[in-house]
Amino acid sequence: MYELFFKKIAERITLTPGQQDIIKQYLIPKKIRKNQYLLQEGDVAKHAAFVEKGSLRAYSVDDRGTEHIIQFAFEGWTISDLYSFLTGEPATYNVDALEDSELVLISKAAQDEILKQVPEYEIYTRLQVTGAYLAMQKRLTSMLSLSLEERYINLTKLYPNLIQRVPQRMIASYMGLTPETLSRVRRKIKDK
Amino acid sequence: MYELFFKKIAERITLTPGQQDIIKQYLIPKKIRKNQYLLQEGDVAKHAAFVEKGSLRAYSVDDRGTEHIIQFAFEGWTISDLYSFLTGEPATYNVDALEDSELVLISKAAQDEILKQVPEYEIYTRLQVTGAYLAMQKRLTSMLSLSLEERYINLTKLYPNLIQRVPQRMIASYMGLTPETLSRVRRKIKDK
DNA sequence: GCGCTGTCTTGATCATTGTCAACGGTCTTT
DNA sequence: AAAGACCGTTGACAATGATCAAGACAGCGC
Repeated sequence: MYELFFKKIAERITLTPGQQDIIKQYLIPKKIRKNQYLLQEGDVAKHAAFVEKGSLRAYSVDDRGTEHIIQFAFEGWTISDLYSFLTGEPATYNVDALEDSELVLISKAAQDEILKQVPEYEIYTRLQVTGAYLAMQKRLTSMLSLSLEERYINLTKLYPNLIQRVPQRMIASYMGLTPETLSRVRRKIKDK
Repeated sequence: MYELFFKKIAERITLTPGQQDIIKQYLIPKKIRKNQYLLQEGDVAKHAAFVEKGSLRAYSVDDRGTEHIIQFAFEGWTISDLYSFLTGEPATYNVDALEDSELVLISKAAQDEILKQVPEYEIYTRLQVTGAYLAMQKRLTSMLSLSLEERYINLTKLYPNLIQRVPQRMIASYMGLTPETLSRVRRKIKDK
């Protein structure tokens, strides 16, 4: 249990077995079926979810009912409405499962306790957030400076099995396009 | 000296005078004139820069020579090419001053030392990066879900004096638009 | 096995945004 | 004060992406 969770931590910092046990006390395992919600807009995000297996997405819905995917999460990633999680405000994003998934949940109180008791976890968290920041900055830069074709090709290179595991219309949503436009972008790439 | 720098820290954590002195040892004050570069693409980002006074921008330049602003930094913000700063790889962004500015520079080695010697600074850094992450996520969400008019209005509400201090064409660049399109967006808002 | 549902594709058309060019205004330099 | 450079605005037109509609196909439940 929690193999991947601790493996990801070990990639960045070293924990003693005792520290691992402290952390384990606070973790909650959870299985979630495809299409089930982990979080709905308007509710408070009680947990951050680490993905042991499967995949999820966070998305918002605009006035016209269109979904906009702000994040995917696969094995080894963490997903939530971070702002809601940290502040206790109602969430502005929805989070649901793209596949049957196994999660490790951490509540805000648990996170605070772990941070207090395990100083190395503070470092881990900082590095993790920094990594997420850099990844999003890259995504934003590519939105500002690249053509649709370049953006799609980069995305498939960055996450090679994204295309196998996620419906195309969701990739379109993640890129800020309609499904039709993404289909044409793909066609154009193929024709070359 | 360093007033704002320590004021921003004090907003999140408490440092003893002794800890402040440790940190001060590692800080480098620097003045920079309008339009001067702090960092050029291809160079390694030796420092992160905290803005005591003035303003800067980070931007990339695409194949066609068009600039894309990834970040503005005003008083109390920090700016650099974070990836380059952390890894020592060549920077992909340029950073220059929009106004005559006063900065506090921190080298990577200095940052590591401070993190080692002042545990509270670790917390501060985590919180700061988290805040930057959330702000960028909001920017990305607004790019995905809002109309240009909504995005511009939100931006002016979020940073009320951005418009006074930054040329309009740079705001256009920050939004991913041509100056002409932003001009028309403003006109449309005004006509209502 | 059959029908249903959802997904992807394609075509036609529309709306939005980019491009190119011109003009007026302001600030800077001389 | 004049000249030049830069900026924001506007107009005409082109390119890009969205919308609407239809059809092919696969997967799923009955």
